[in-house]
Amino acid sequence: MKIDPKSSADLSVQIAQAIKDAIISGELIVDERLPSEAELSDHFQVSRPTVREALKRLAAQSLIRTQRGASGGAFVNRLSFEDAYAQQVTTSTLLLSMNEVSFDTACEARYALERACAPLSAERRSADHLATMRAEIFRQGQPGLTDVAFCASDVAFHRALVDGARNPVLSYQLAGAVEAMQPLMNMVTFTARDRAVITGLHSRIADAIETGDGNAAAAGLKDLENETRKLAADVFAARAAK
Amino acid sequence: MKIDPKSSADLSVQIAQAIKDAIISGELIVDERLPSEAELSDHFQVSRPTVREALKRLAAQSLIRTQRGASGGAFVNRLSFEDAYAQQVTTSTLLLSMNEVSFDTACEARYALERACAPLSAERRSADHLATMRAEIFRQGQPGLTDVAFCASDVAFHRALVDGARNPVLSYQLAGAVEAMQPLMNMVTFTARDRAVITGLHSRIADAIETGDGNAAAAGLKDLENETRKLAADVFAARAAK
DNA sequence: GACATTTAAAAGTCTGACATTTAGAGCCTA
DNA sequence: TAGGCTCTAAATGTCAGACTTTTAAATGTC
Repeated sequence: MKIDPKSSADLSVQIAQAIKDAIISGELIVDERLPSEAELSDHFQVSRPTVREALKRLAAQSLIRTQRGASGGAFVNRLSFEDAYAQQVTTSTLLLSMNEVSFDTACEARYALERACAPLSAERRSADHLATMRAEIFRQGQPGLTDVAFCASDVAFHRALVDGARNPVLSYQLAGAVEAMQPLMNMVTFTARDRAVITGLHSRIADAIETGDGNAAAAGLKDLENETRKLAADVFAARAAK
Repeated sequence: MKIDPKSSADLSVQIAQAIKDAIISGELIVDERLPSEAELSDHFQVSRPTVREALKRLAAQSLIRTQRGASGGAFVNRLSFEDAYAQQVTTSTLLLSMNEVSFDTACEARYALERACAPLSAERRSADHLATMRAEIFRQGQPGLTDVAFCASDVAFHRALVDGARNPVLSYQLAGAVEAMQPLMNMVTFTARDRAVITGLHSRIADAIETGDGNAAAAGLKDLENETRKLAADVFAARAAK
């Protein structure tokens, strides 16, 4: 673990990178304790605050965790699926909100990926996954549900569908695509008729998943995508006309 | 932007979260300048090093950038696709390397997602995307290519395929799935015969993309997945037998 | 008006100190 | 000997203040 004295980059950046490289290369393994801040500042010939800034950078990426007290210190963190999932969702959400990604582009990506899960989910989903999907469909039919709650239920439905594939890597990858769409969906208002169409498609998809027909589920998702895009287009057109 | 004085969490964590919330909620917009470190330390009633640690946490997530000098400071950063892409790749790579994800699970996720891109890519790819795919296939046929270089070319081929869909959100989401597999693939050694089979499938996929046949491309990817998994299973079995 | 100089603001870094947390050693008692 | 208590030391968390470096803008000069 060394830094280049000639580099013009901030010291804390260089140090963070050096430690990160050591973790990625396997030089530092999971749960291994890093040298103390004092030792690191001695090693890199910088002050303790500089070392601390570097460590905070790594902590922000869940690469390390710190513990206070005797025999405390910084430890290489095992990146959990939960942590990665959360990071993925915030990153995707910000990416969409800051880059003027069109509704259609995001929607297309989301449903394309979701259709990839459909055959696997139809084959492997547990009774629990299916029950969650049915429960969310029921909730979506309740009168008095706000648009935001309707969208949240929509996300829960699709998450159950994706999780049904029982592939944690797939669930992680899809997290961003599905959840990051929620703010965009929240811009759409749903009439009672719209909701009926959507929950109808949800039922069709759930039926297909139940009978193990992956192709039918994918087809249902395709129709749902078209419906969603049409709905959004109408809303945006109406808004532009005003 | 406020912090809870009763919270037991580290101050720099709380402050980072407060600023992050302000960014996500839109209270702080892209390219807006945050108050100076001195002003922030005054506002939150903490010392400047503590504020700095908070800012470094945000910088590590590409949420802000800093500039030195007069009229410098911390600015809300527009999260670019490149930044998000890079984050996505490192996170996915670490996730796979630290969690004993089986080769099959990762492989299944990757190809499932990639198949989702195939129809779109077949429809929209530019001549450039296709040319890149062909070039990588050619490279893969060159004798004397190391296994690592072969894998890198494989990634480049698949990236061109994914980018062919011309959906930046899709490309971003796939980045992790495709590139994070590379370290796993590097554990496999390829015989000349293996390479011939793989490049043959690559050619089939490229042909399908060229003629605009998305289904054929997806079928090719399915075969490639099976071939890859069989190859890996053989390698692991041989290794276990020793 | 164009160019050089000065100035001031801001982040980057350092030193040294104190506060807080916590595991473990050592001790004491039942 | 087992259990609990206290003390200690190590480590992170926080603070205050100073100095360095960078950089844009104001100022001055020709």
